[in-house]
Amino acid sequence: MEKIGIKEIALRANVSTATVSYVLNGTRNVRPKTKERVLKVIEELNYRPNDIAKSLKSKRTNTIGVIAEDVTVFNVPEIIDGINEYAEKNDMHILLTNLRLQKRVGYDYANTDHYQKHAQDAVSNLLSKQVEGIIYIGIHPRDLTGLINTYNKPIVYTYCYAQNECSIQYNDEQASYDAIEYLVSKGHSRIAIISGLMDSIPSRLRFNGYYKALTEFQLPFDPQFIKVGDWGLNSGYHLAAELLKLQEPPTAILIMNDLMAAGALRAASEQGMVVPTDLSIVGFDNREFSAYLSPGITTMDLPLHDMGILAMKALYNRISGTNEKTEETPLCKLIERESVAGPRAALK
Amino acid sequence: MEKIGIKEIALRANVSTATVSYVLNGTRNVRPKTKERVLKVIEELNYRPNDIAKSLKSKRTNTIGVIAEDVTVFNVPEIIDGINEYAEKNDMHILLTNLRLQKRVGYDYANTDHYQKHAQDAVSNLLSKQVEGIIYIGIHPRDLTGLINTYNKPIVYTYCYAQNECSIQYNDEQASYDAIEYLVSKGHSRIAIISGLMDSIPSRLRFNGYYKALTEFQLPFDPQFIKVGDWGLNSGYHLAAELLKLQEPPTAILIMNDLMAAGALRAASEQGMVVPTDLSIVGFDNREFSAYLSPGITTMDLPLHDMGILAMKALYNRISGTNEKTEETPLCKLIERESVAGPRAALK
DNA sequence: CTGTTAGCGCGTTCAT
DNA sequence: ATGAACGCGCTAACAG
Repeated sequence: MEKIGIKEIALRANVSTATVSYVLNGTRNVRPKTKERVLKVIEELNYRPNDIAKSLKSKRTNTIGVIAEDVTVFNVPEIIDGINEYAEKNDMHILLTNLRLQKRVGYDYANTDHYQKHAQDAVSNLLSKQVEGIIYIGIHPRDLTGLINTYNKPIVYTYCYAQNECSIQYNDEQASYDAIEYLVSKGHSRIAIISGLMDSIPSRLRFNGYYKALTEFQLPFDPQFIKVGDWGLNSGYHLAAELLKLQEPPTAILIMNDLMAAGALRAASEQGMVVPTDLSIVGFDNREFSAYLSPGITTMDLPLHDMGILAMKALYNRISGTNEKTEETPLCKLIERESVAGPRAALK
Repeated sequence: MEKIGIKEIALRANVSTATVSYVLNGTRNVRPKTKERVLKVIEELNYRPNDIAKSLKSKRTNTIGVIAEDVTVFNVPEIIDGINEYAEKNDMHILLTNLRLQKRVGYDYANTDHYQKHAQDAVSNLLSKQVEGIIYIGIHPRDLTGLINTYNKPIVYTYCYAQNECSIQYNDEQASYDAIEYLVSKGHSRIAIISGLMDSIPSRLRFNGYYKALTEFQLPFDPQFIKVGDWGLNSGYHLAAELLKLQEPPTAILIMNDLMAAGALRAASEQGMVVPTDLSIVGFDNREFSAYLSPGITTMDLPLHDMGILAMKALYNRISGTNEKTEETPLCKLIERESVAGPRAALK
C-alpha cells in the first residue's frame, strides 16, 4: 500500500499540487470541472491531508495540552468532559498527560518537590509537540505558583491556581452560604460544621460562607459546633459522634465533603438517631456514592463540567488573542436528597 | 521574543545545523569540545526541538489516539490510567478523543447508527494527525464490528470488541465462577443470580460461569433462582424482593453489578432481613459506592487498570512490528467486604 | 480568473 | 564536520 500525498493526487488528476491544495482548502477559485476531477481522485484514494506537514508550515496545531494531576480522582473526568465539549466545537484537539499523582505521591501533594520535575517534564514535552496552550487540572484546590514554567505559552489552571495566571474555580464561599441558607429555610438554627483540614483553601472559603450566613441570619455562633476533620470518612464519623454527644447537640451539620458525611451518617445511626428526622446533614461534592446511601445525602454539587468548559474557553480566548477575559467562577448547586428535614423541635 | 530553531543554535555555536542535530540525538560522534559548545548554547536559549518538524521527516509521531466512548463513565478513567502507565514508559503520547456517548445517546448505544459517523470522524481526525495507532475504550462490552475503519492503522479495542481485531477484555466467566466458588466455600448451596440484560455479552458469560460452578459443585439448579434485571438499581430491588418471597429463598445472591446489588440491599432491609446474616450478596464492578454502603458490598473488582496496560502493550507491539501477540485476558478479583457470611442454616 | 512553478517550515541524514 | 536534499502541504509570484 503506497502512501499517498498531495502530489499523488495532483498526478492522477492531471493538475498541480497547488490546485489540489486550493480545492482542499477553498483558498482560491478553481474551475468546477477541475475541482470535481480532483475531488473524485481524493475520494477514490481516500486521501487525507497530513496535519503534521500542515502544522509545520502554518505553525498551528489546533492542539492543546491537558495535564491532569490524576485522571482517576473523582473531579477530573467531568472537567475533561467539559474541556472536550468546548474544544470539539472549536476543532481543537487534546494531548492528554496524566501525572498519576495520587499513585505517585499519595496525599503528599503539598510538597511539590516530589513531582515538580515530573510536572515540568510534562510541560516540556507538550511544548515540543507545539501545543498552543495548556490546561492544568488539579486534584485538590491549592496554590501551584512556581510549579511549572510554560515559557509564555498560555496556561489555564482549574481546580487549583497559580499567582498571576488564569484559573477557573468554583465559588466555595457561596456554596456553603447557600447550604446554610437552605438549612435555615428548613427551620434549623443550631447548625454545626465539620470542616476539612484547615490548611486547605476550600476549607477556609467554606468556613467563611458558613460564618457569613450565621451572621446574616443571626444564628447563635457556638465554637463547639466547629469541628475540623481530615476529609476522611473516619474523621466524619468521630466528629459527628462528638457533636451528637453535646449537651445541646446541633439539629443540622454542614459537612465539607461527602466522605465525611458518610461517616457522620454511620455515627448517627450507631447512636440510634435517624437522619433526617433527628439530624439533618448536608455534604459537599456530590460524589456518586452519596446518592446510594440510605438516606441519600443532600449535597452541594461541584460545577465540574462548567469548569472544564470555562477553562477551555479562557484558554481559547488567550490563544486567539481575543481579549475578552470573562473568567466566571461558576456556582455549586444543591442536590436535594433525603438527609435534610426540619429540626425535631419544629415538629413538636 | 524570537522563535529559535536549530539553525539559530548552529549560528551561535559556529557549527552547521547537522552537527547540532547530531549532538541533540547522539546520532553520530561529535568532538567533545564542539559538543560542549553546542550544548551550552542550547541551554542558554532554552532550545527545544520542534517535534512537528521531526515527525514530518521521521514519519513517527510517538503518539497514539485514544477514543473513549465517554470519559465520565466509571470504567474509563482507570483504563486510561493504565494506558498512560505503559505509554509513559515507552515515551508515547496520547491524543484523547471523548465521544461523550452517554450524554449524546444515553443508553441507546446498541443502535450504532446514532454515532457511527461521529466515531468515524474521530478516527479520521486522529489519522490526519498521524497517530501510530488507536485504542478504543467502550462503555459497555459489545461487538462494534464495522463501526469504524482505521485504514490499516493498528487498533486495539478494550471493554468492547470487534471481529478480526485485537481486543482486551477481562474474564467474565471466570469471575462469576470464582464468586460462586467463594460462596460455596462459605457454606452456601442455595445461590440465586440476578443477571443484567440478556442481550449483553457479560451477562451471558457471567451466567456461564454461574452455571458451570453450579454443575461442578453439584449444587441444585433452580430456575426460580434466575432473575434477569436491566442493570438498574430498581430492578435489583424488585428482583431481590421476588427471590426473598420464594417458599425456599436462596441464602446468597450473585448480582451482576453493584447498582443492582445496592437495590437488593435495600429490598432485604425492607423485608427485615439482615445482610449478611440472613442473606449474602456478591456484586460486580467494585464501584466506589459499594464500599460505603452498610454493609459494604463484597464484589468482583474489574481489572480496568490492567486492561489499559495490556491494551497499550498490545498496540505498542503492533506498532513496533513485534510479533509477540501475547494478549492476556486479565482476571477479576474478589473484594471481600461485609455482605457475605455463612448461610443461616449453617449457624443453626 | 484559473492553473503552474518553486520556495518555505524545521530537523534529519547522506554524500562529500 | 558540513552542505544540501528531503518530508508534505501551503502559498507567493507568475503565466496564460
